[in-house]
Amino acid sequence: MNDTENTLEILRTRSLSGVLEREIEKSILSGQMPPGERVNENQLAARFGTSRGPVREALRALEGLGLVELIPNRGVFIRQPETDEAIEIYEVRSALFGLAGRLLAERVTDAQCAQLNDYLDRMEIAARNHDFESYYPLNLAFHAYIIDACKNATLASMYRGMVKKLHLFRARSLVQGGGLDVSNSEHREMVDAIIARDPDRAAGALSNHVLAAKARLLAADASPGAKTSQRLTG
Amino acid sequence: MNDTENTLEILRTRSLSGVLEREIEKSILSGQMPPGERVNENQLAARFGTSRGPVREALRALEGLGLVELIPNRGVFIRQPETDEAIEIYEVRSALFGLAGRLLAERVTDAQCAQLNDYLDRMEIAARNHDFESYYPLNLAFHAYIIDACKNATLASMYRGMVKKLHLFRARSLVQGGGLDVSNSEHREMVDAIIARDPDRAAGALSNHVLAAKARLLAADASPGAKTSQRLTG
DNA sequence: ATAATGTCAACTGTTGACAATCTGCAATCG
DNA sequence: CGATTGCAGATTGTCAACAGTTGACATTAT
Repeated sequence: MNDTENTLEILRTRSLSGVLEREIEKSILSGQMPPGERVNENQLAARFGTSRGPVREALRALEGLGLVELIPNRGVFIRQPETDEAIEIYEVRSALFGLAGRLLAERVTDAQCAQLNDYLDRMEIAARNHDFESYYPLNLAFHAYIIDACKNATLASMYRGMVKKLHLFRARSLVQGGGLDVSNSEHREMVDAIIARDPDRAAGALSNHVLAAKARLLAADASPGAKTSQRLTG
Repeated sequence: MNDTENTLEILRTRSLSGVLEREIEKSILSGQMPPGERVNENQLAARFGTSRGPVREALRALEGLGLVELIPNRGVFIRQPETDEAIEIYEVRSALFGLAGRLLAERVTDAQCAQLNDYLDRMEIAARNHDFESYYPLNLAFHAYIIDACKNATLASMYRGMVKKLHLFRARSLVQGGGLDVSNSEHREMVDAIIARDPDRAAGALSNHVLAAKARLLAADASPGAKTSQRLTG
């Protein structure tokens, strides 16, 4: 990379606190900074080779995203949602995903329908082969595609924020999935409703998909210790 | 107030940036700092008698709430949502208010039903008398009561955030209301559905109430200049 | 031995100063 | 005369240092 490119790169990523915000978020979501743990401003500043000012600004922004909690004179802590909050989030997420289904059913193109069917086919193959490693990223991409395709940036932003928060849920391992077959039959109904351009049916199908995940959470939370090693399929 | 109380008060409200965040938010929502305007960090710091550090942290937090926009090396600007974004917000708000109706219909107490009816009665009286000054705060309280009563803090927080953002919409004056009678007949249907403990019907009624406001926005936006002096009744 | 008190190191909260960047205006050139 | 360039003031970005608070440990008294 020559010097001009380098300069442009630096200018484009200007605002140290913005970069720090993304980096710290990555550390949190990757589990490198586990929920409940205290964040040390000096350590972070040293790690990124900056002073504490930008670090504090980044942490302030992350507080707004609900990823960390700021306790005055005590410090910043990685948030660790309780079951109550996780249930709240699932309820809201259900309503928002339902809205996504409604919007998409109203404006979906044939090309998008083909893409949805493609995802579905590939997930069904992975499910038949019990190939979790393939299924998991496909499932994420499938949901992300739906959220993006309905062209409501506000909705997409909120939805992603909630997914991030759920990553911090201490018992997220308990929530993980009711099996690939169950999940995929729900996906099939979702796509069918969207392709049928039936907004009400699509809203119901997508909303119920998330409510099913909430129900699994409630069931798992009532009997903790069970099923902790399943993979997320919802 | 004596000195001891004063000191305790100061300690309780610790964290200058937190106080600044609330104060600046008030200034923005009150219209004292109009949308589109640039925010001067030095001015704010001088106005509150602090240095720029806490001001910057507060502004970072407000960016997360979507009330201001941060442009690197240019400054902070009060956000001014375009019509597109306002429509997006109405769609999401509709889904969330619908969820509130569903949740409330599932868990509403008799006392809460009485309270809802009370709001309704008082709003009907104000509507009959064309008493906008009384109707407006009642309407706000009525909606806030519903959001609080369904006991989902995540939902309430997001809903309030969206209402704040809509306050910054440049054409919010255009959105204002389809008349007190229309609004109140919608309110009547909402309360009836909740009292009937019918979650689906309540979800539909509350969702439609917001969608009606969105429709009024679309209609007004298509013919700007009309009806700019009506009061918000949605 | 236990509880209360005093002390200290680590950390957060805040500040003022310095460096980099942008904006507006004036001078200059085609 | 209009467009461009260069300068000056203002403003943002960053830093390092200072002040205040917290939590843990040691000390002391009962």
